[in-house]
Amino acid sequence: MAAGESSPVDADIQRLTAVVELIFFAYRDFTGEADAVLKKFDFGRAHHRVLHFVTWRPGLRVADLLEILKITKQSLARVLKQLVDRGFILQEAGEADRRERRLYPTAAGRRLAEQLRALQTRRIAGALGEIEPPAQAAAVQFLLALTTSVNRSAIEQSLANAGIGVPEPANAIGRDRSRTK
Amino acid sequence: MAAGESSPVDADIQRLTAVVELIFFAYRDFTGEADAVLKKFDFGRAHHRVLHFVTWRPGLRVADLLEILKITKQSLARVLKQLVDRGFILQEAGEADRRERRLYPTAAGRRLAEQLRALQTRRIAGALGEIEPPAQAAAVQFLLALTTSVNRSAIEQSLANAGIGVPEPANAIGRDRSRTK
DNA sequence: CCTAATTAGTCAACATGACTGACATAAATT
DNA sequence: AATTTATGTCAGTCATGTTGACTAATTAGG
Repeated sequence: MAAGESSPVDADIQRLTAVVELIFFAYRDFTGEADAVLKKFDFGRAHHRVLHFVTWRPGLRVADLLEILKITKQSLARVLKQLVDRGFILQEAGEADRRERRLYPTAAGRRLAEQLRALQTRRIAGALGEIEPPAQAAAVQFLLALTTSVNRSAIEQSLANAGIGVPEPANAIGRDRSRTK
Repeated sequence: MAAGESSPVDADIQRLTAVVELIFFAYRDFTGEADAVLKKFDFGRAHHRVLHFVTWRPGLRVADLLEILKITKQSLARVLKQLVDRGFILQEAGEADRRERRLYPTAAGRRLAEQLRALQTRRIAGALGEIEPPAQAAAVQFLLALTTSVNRSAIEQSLANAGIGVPEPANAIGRDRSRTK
């Protein structure tokens, strides 16, 4: 190959590297607006995650939250306590099993969660609006394929609840993530 | 509307909320593999970002890095110093302007950056491989549309360098992010 | 019924990666 | 010569994660 030229493989690497960077920028900007709102309440992203899942899956147990967020009990305890103390989340003992603490948003919690969701869904709707409907489904499938397979089932469940079907992959090329984690 | 039914708007909100969650899971899993490698070097995500941009934009100045990462000089200083001290990055005074510190990866730095990039590009290639080529371009456009417009130009530049053209939006519906931030 | 396991909460110590604010130094610009 | 710019550094703070050990309440199983 002549000096100064790039092989198609190099070009692919360049392209994929640009996408690596794009994912970083996209995630940062995607969370940026919500972060700014949270700051006014002296909350952070950790509070957002807890409030989000408690609000949209009311009655969640602490153990469920730990499983979803994959953080330790001690990490969760701090932010959860703050959300409870400041009246955004309620805990009540489970009816069948009174060891459980079922988590629910308060009215204030729902209000904040709704505000944050509105910001983020607006951005997503705008971004999806820039591409054709078939590509919209593909974009969701792409995001799902970025996740690690051991986490897939819960995520697919949540998508299915939202009426988003996840197609079986047409082929297995590039799908071997069995090694990764 | 009868009880138990949902309006199409509700269904849309559900769908978009599922995408909010998917973005969270996708980003966490996307960075997970690289995080595990970094841990073996006692580095974190912050080191990764610095090493990445220095390696793939060699000769970058400190000020450029601050602009890209949007963190403070003091935050950068710590991780950059660690990367320099441990022989992953070199600093040398600029030729034209000797106040500048041009940053370059060492051989070890390039090796680690390449290893991390390989992990991430492999995952992206796999995920893109699950969707059709036209949808691949749309997925990239979707990610770009998630970013905040004030940050766009540098990102589009990086995509253009990688040979990824960014189409003009066909219409402006949902694109008004002038208010956001 | 008593022991096991489960669910949750808590204490203590620590690491990372962000922040603010103030100040220092060298080099370039005017 | 004075000012601006690019960078580095000191000091302190905060948010969010980690491990490990321990307690308490409640349920489940032999």
